[in-house]
Amino acid sequence: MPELPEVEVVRRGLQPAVTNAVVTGVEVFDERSLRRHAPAGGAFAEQLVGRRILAAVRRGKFLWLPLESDRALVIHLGMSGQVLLRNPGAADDRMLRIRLTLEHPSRGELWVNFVDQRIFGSMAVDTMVATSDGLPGGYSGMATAHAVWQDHIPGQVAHIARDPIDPSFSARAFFTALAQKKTGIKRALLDQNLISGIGNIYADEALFAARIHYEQPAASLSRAKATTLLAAVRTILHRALAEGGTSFDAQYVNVNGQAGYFAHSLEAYGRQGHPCSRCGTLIVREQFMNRGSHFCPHCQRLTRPRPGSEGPPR
DNA sequence: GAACTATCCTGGGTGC
DNA sequence: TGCACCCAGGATAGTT
Repeated sequence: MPELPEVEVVRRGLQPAVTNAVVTGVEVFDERSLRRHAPAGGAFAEQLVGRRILAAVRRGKFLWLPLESDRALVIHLGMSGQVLLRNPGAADDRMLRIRLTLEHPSRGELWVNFVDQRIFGSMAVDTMVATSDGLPGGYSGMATAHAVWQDHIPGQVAHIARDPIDPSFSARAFFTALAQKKTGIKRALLDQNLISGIGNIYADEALFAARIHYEQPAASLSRAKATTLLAAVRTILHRALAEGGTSFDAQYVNVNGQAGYFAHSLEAYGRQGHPCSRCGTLIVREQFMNRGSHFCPHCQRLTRPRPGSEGPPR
């Protein structure tokens, strides 16, 4: 399931291939993959053909390609989306939903195939808006030359919080928001308006690393515990990124169709019935938010705040 | 307004 | 072998 590390791997693969390339063709094989495209802004293909792509940018699980206009091609992989680079004439990938044909100044013609089994992902062309804080809209890997697109963000992504490996991410703002959440900590981690890029897998892994029960009320965490959790989130995301992301099956691959290796490093997710690496207690899987939650019932205990100790982290 | 739930969607796995 | 059913989960609209 593509979460932040998997999307970043895709972004890194796309960047050299699409930057400065011009879109010369668009083929939509399944209109459902345009669910997030607002037709009022114009037909999908019409807004792309003839436009030059300026970069590949990511915030959380959203990826976008700023165009030489006031718009961007927004890509969300959903659960099973893949962006694959192919040579023109290559056999169609299974579940191919959309194909872009690009002309790159040095690489020549190239196909960008959007493949999606479950059609939870999408492509859309959206208008760019200025970021509310004036800071870069997302991570592009380009720290130097300032361009207009850098402090802009697609309108449909503007409500998404910054992700924890974004240099502009504010830990203080995150702790403050957490302290006001009456919900469980895992639900808070999955709330993309609070902190982005974390999905079910990395939420379980971070909570395991920080020894926090998934239903622990977010507001009950001390500042020290919240700091530990944020550090665990960052460590796990960086490790997953270094290992090319998490692949269980063919549902996640990079732009060249290669799988990541982080699935071998998982300590909690998908390990129900296996012993905890710390204490040997069997990892448990419980139903949570229409999905699974994996944890060690010994290391990750639900604790009640002591009288007088509850309240926002200080 | 916040918290929570249902819905979208389909290939693969399992059981009969 | 073939069929029916269940499972996975990100984003968001709808409900409480």
